[in-house]
Amino acid sequence: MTIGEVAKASGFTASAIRYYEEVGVLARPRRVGGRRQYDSSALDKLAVVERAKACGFSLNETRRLFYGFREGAPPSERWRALARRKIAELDELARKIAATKELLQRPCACKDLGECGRRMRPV
Amino acid sequence: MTIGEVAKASGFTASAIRYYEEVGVLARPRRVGGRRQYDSSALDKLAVVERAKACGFSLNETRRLFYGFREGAPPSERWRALARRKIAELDELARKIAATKELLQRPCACKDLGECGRRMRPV
DNA sequence: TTCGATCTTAAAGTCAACTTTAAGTCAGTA
DNA sequence: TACTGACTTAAAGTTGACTTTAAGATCGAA
Repeated sequence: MTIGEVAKASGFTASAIRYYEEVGVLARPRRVGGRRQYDSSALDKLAVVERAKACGFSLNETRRLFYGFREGAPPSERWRALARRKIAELDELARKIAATKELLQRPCACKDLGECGRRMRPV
Repeated sequence: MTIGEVAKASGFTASAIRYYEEVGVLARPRRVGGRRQYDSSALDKLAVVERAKACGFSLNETRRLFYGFREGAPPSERWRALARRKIAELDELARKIAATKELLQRPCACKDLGECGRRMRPV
């Protein structure tokens, strides 16, 4: 597939895909007449990138995700460590989200935001 | 309190606090000899800012949060609309976090990340 | 009254994650 | 063969959220 086809199928722009290659998140694909040629596994990788992005992984973290898989036996130590750390972060984020949702949902009787702030303090 | 004291107590840097004032997230406090003087309600507001930030609100959204409170009877229509929209976003994010946590926790047997990508696709 | 810590503003710099632009190349069609 | 559309690279531009720097002003203590 050309980069344009991958772009269309994945939802990423061609320039974003080139950028991911540049920063090492995606491997450099083979070239035909100077042009990138992808196979369908590129779409799988981009699905991982998309998911990681949606969960707040930075591109650096996403790259480490790929490296972890590449270098060791799956799942490698590095991958497990990254996953462990990230799971803790995700838990913390989920907790904050739940608490904030709570606050947003309550038909709040605070007379100003300061009062809400005081309620928020210990979360 | 001086900006330095507020910084220390809130955990934000003085320059971040000045920046929040500049972009309209925090109100301009009174000045004494040209210097900012805050009362403790600044800490409440900063607690809201901190929480909003932790939940992925942009500064623009955070400012709308304050505006919603300021302009209407609490909770105003604008506030409710913002809250409704944000709650939906938070739900979606929480769902993705849970699904990804699932995947990260499973002692994954994929032979490469592409396989994980294929599993991730329909989430 | 002099010193050092803390503050002031305005402007420039930084970082991530891209996008846009410029100038040119290549592939398929008329 | 000429054209069009999709591609190439390198470099510069953008956005959000700040931080850093520069050049002072002010406060409290000695």
